[in-house]
Parts: sequence; structure tokens; C-alpha cells
Amino acid sequence: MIDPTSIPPYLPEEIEPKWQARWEADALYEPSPDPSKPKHYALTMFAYPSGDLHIGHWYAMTPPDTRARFMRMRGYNVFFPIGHDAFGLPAENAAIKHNIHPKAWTYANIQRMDKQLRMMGNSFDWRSELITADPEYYKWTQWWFLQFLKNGFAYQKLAPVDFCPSCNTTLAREQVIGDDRHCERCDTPVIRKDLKQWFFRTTAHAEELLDYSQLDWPEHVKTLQRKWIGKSEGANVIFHTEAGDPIEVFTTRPDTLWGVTFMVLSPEHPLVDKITTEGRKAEVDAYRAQAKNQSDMQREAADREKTGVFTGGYAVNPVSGEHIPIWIADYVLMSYGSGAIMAVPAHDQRDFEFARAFNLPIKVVIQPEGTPAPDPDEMTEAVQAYGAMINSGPLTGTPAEESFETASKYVEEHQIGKRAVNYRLHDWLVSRQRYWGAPIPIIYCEHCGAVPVPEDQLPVLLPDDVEWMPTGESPLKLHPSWRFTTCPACGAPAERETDTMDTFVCSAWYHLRYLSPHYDNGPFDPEKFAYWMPVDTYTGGIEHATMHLIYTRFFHKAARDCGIVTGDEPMLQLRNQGMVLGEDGEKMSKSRGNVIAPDDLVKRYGADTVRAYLIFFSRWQMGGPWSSTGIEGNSRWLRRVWYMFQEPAEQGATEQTLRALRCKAHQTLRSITSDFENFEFNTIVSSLMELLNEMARAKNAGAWASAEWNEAVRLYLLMMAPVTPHIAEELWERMGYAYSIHQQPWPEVDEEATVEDKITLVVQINGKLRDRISLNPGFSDEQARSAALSSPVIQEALEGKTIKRVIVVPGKLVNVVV
RNA sequence: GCCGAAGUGGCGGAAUAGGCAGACGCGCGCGACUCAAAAUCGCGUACCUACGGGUAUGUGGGUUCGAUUCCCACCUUCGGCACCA
Repeated sequence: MIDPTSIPPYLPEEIEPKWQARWEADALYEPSPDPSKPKHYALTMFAYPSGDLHIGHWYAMTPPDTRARFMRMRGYNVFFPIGHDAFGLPAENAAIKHNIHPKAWTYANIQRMDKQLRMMGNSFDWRSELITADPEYYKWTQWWFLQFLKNGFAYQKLAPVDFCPSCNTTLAREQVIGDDRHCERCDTPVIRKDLKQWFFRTTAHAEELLDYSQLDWPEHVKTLQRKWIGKSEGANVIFHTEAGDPIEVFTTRPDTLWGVTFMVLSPEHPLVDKITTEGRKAEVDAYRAQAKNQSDMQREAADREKTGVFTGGYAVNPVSGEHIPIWIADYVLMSYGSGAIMAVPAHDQRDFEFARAFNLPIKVVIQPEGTPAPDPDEMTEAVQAYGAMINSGPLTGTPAEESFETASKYVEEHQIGKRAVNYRLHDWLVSRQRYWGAPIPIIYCEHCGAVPVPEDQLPVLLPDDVEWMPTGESPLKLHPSWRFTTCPACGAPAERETDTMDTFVCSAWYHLRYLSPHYDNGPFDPEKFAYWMPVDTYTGGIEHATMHLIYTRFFHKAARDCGIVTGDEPMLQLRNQGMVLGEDGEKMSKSRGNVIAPDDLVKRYGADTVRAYLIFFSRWQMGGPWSSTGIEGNSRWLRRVWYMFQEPAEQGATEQTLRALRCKAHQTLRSITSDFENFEFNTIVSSLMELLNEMARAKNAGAWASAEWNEAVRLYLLMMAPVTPHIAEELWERMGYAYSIHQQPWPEVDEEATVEDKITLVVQINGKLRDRISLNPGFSDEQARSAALSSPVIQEALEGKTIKRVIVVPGKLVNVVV
């Protein structure tokens, strides 16, 4: 029985700030390169400073912190940095809404969030803290841009871009969402615009990005990326119009060339004007105009009604010589392949639907195995499977397995095209017509063109005195004294580039800046790079699978090709957390009113309890609904630990009790060690609770103050230290151990102690549990068998039955088959 | 439509080189302490049962001595992609 008056109460609000201050003063988590120790770079995705720390931030950062702490105790030199992804649209939107400067808004948020971040009790290295909106950071973002430009990984082109009329900016392809193609931030439907834009050549590394051989990443993320990169192999084939103009098409099915019955060009295809005949011009122009405004109409496109118009022009099929009509249709995209296709309605579902809609001929050239060739008039869908080639001139009769190869070879030999690979991945559009970002370091000169800002003139500072209200132009365009300058090459009057960079550029290399955030001879200190890189464990949300995680891999490969970094991959191991949902099981949102605020929880329970609950309530990778009663259990757990370890009790336990206690303690240590290694956080807390239950029994049986009890307490504190660092440190001190618990080595399992006195042998009949027999450890299969068969329960059950077989699982189980 | 993840008590979730299903916690019930309550501590808690057992891990099959775990088909939920030639 615990008398709560005899020992001080557990007051997290006192001990947590106390230890946090001490750890920081003692620089406990500020590692330096140390070649005598194995290094571990644990990186958690930095956050956008939106105002307040959300419970989701805790979920993203605290379980990785427990693991970083574990790795530290295991003897690794651990680097666990923190920073702020500070450029971006929300600051400007807030600025517009509340009439406050984006910079002021952002930095005020960062200050508030820093305070909240410290309350978590994470082992961040605060020296590494960086803010991507600081000139000393974006100077180097600009520097990277210039290196990429120099090495051909950055280029400028006039491009149709998706533009959000509400945010007044262009959007990357992945920021446009859904059938109606709306903006990911404000849900406004996007429109198309032609602008001169800067791109990073991500496609240059498309093939290499598909190689995951060096990475321990979740299958799921790799699959998403592979799909996003979208590699397809086939051939580019040149058709010619009757007038002799070449039209290139990409096809993955060169074996269907003889089945082409028409061609379709994208409405934006440059040849459309030339091909269109006088009589068709009005209709074609009308269709193109309507296609251009597609943002709204794309919804209709989703029900797959095929639309299009005939241009009046004809092309010649290069293998058969047949003359085929050329159409335009919006199902052919200018942005993929060459913007033109050869249509094979018999063997492509989209072409089939188009042919049916406009009564175009269908020609069957593939005969799938085991079925007769389909009748074009009777077909209800395209036959897309490979098969033997028929009606295909000289290649007729080619079997399915060889059709792709043979047809490709045919195309190359007859010089009508060649094998080609196409990717769905596009080059990365990095220009943004926005104020709150890193200015693109380019100056336009009438004589010299686009001139890079010389490196010694970086950073190109973002001016503070701007009109940030949206006008459709970059706010920097409205700042004459900033905009107009002189050409660094020839000295003539010139203009600055007024676009800023996509914030994904900032976040593509922050893990490098963390190494030395104030280093000014380069983007990072090469010595630090050599020791710490690559990132060993990267953790964050799955939502970054296709954007950030592709960009950062590309960035590293491009930087490698520029000779700036070594290694092929920036982050070796990736793990994703799930999402904390509201108590109603729905995504947390202000409008639903189901938001859980971590500050309130810390006030009420203390950070240790919040940490413990977040780790305990579900598998980290899975996430799940919050429970305000569930957290009570973790609060109780810590109070129980507090009193149980401090409150003396009667002594005089039996040998057996003490052995069992020691056994359980070491078994727990073994399982927790492997749980930490495998990111199985929830069972760490379960195991600790189980051990505590065992300790409560042992204490009741007189184990208090025995050597076994003291060892169990010591192990317990060490095991809970990564999860609940404050209470562990406090009790560690109260038990008389030397500061700091967080600098102790992780304890070793005594394997001998984990062997139990008695082992329960499970006896089944026909796979059904019938009896349990307690045996001494180390029994043989034969002993298990005879013990099972001689059990009275089993003998009774076996009466009148014949034993067919007896299966023995060594040390565990006997199954009698009758 | 395609791709991926997941379906286990009242709830969150344990357990998978195939071997005691439901660890741990919440909730609930009973008891102790208390004038009483809270807190705390102890015990119990899948379902059915003629008390011998029987049935249960989304549904239906299969492999196996034995399946939550492996295979096939289907259903549901969540996430991603969406005419990519």
C-alpha cells in the first residue's frame, strides 16, 4: 500500500523544465565528429512554421527522438537536428489576410514554435537550427541554382504552366489535384498560361531514380515513386503527312503498327495548323479553343466520353503505306511523348472508344493465344494482350513472345524510327511568381541575355519593403529599385529575375546545411559532410513520397554530378509515421472541432506522459484515433513508477521470486532492444508496463531492496529513458546514480537470466489445445513426447482412439494426431 | 478503373521463418481503503454452453498434423494515381 504523503508527489511541471535546462546547459546533445565512434545521422522532416505545434508534429518528432536517444545509449555518435522550412505561400496568404509582413509573421511563428519544440524534451542539437528564409541559408540555395545552371541541370523555357488565379502563382504538376484540377492549397480550379520558366532537369536522372538498390525504404514509397516516374519502353516511329511533314509518335506496341487506322494529335500540337484543311478550319479552331480552357471542363473528361475533330489531313502508315486520317483530340496530351499518337483501335482501349465514337475503321492485327481473331464489327472492347501477329505484312505469324522484339527491330532496320524510353516524370518547374521565396539569381540583359549573378554577389537579398498584395505578377516586379540593376557581364542597364524558387528547392538540401548552418565558405563544411553523411534514418509523413523525396534524391545526384557531394543517395533508411486522428476517428481539423492541442496536454499531464501515450497508442507507422481517456493510462503508469520505485516496503522475498524478477527484467530488455531497432515503439511501452506489473508482485512478495530489485529498477530507468527522459533522469538521481542517465550505455542482456525455471509444454490433439505440462527447461523431444502421452488428461481424451502421428515442436508443443 | 495499405473483444491494439489468439492499456463490473467521493490498491472481463465442451481474427474456399499468419476468390474501409499512347 502506497502512502502518497511519505514521498514527494510526481510533478512533471517542475522536473521537466529543470532537466531540459540542465541538458541544454551541458550540451548533452551537441555531437562533434568523432572517428572513434560509429555515427548516426537521424533526420526528421522539418516543419513549416504555421503557428502552433500540432500533435502531428509531436507524432513525427518524438518517436524518432526516442530512437535517437536509444542509438546514443548504444554507443553511436548521434546527430539529430531541427529547423524550419520557412519560405512558402501560407506566410503570404496570412500576410494578405491579416496585413502583416510575411517575414514578421514567419519569424514570430518560429519563435513560438521553438518554445513548444523545447517542451517536447527531444534531444535536438539546437546548434544546427536553421531557417530556410535566412539570407545565410538562401544564399546557398541560390548558389546551388547557379551550380545546376553551370552544369546543365537548370534551364529556362517558355512553357504552358498550371496557374492558380487565387494564389496568383504557377503550380508544380503535383500541386494540381483531382479531376477538376484544383490548387492543392486553396482548391481554386487552375488555368493554363504560357510563361518563361526555370526548370531543373529531373528527367536526366529518371533512370537512376528507379534504382533503389542502396536504399532501405518502405516498399510502398518505392512503388509510389516508380509509378510517378512512369517508365515505359517502346519505340518512336516517324509517320509522314501526305504533304511530307514528319510526325513522330511514341508507342509501347510497335507490334501493332499494321493495325493503325488513324492518327491523333494533341490540340496543342504545332503541326495542327499546317495539316488542317480549309474546310475543317473552323471546327478545328473551335475545338482547340475549348480544349485550352480545359481546367473546368476536365470534369467531363473524367467520364471518358471521347471528343475530337477531323483535321482533313492524312498521313501515310510507314509500314503498310495506307493513308489514314489525322484527328485532334484532348485525350492526347502534349506533355507526354511527342504529343501525337498512332491509333490502334483494335488493341488500345482509348483508341477503340474514339473509333467507335467517330465511326473509324478497326483493324485486328494481334491474335491472342487460344482464341480466334476477334471480328472488328463485334468487338466491345480493345484486345490489349500480346499475341501472334496477323494481317501484318512481312511480320505476319510472329508469335507473341517475339512480337515486341521483332517489330522493334523491323522499325529500326527500315529506318522509320527507333527504340525509345519515355518517362511520365517531368522536369521540375522551380519558378514561382511569388514574393516569399529565395530569389532566382539571374539578371536579364538586353545584350547578354540571362546572366547568372556572380557567386561573390550572393545572396540576392529579398527586399523587405514590397507590396505583397496579389496582382498576378511577382511582387518583386513592383519594386523598381530592386528590380532594375546593371548587367554583371557588360554593365548595361538590366533587370533582375523577379520569380522566386519553389520551396521544395529549399527543402531538397537542408540536411546538408544542418551539418554547419553558419559555415560561409560553401553550402556545408566538407569535414562535417565526410563524417555525418549520408543520413542514416529519415523519418516523416508519407505525403512526401512523390514530391520532396524525389526532389531530394535528384538534388543529391545532380550535386554529385557537379562534383560537390559524394555518394549516390542522401538518405539510406526511410520510415513513415501514420497520422493521429481526432477522437471521432476523422482527420483533425478546426472545422470539425476535433483538434488535440499538445500544449494543453503538457500542462495537464507533462511531456513524458504525452510522449509515452503517442508511442503506446498504436503502431507508429499506422497512426490512429486519439483517446483522451487512453492517455490517462500512461499518466497512471508514470505515477505508479514514481511511487513504486521510491516507497520502501517489507523485505524477505524467496529465491524463486527474485529469480523470476530478474528473468522478467532481462527478457524485457531483450525485447525492448529489438523493438527500438525495428521502430516498434508501441510494444516498448507495453513491455515496460508488463515488467512493472511483475515488479509490483515481487515487491509485494518482499523483493524490495534486494540486489535483484535494485538491478530491475536500474534497468527499468535505463529502458524508459529514451521514451520518458525527464522522469527517468529525476528518478535516476533520486536512486543515487550519477548524472546523466542519458549518457549511460545501453545495458546488456544476461541471456542466462532469461531462461525460465519451468517451461510450459502445450499438448494438442488434432491441433486443439488439450493440456499444458510444466517441465524443466532443456527437455528433449522424446521427453516431451512421453510427458504428453502420459498426461492423465490426454490419456482420457485418447481413449478408444488410434494415434496416427505425434508431432513435436522442440521445447514448445506436442500435437497428437488421431 | 488501376496501384498500395488495412480489416482481431465494448474501444486502441498484441501475437506472423505457420505452433497456447486477445499481451499491454482504455472502458466496464466486484472488492479493499474512506463518513462519503476522488485518487490508489486487489480481483474479474471474447461469445455460447445441457459445464462434458463448443464457436471465434471481414466472407467463402484451399494447402497443412496445426492457419490471425501461406495460396485463390470476394466484400468493406482508408490512402495514392487517374485517358501517360
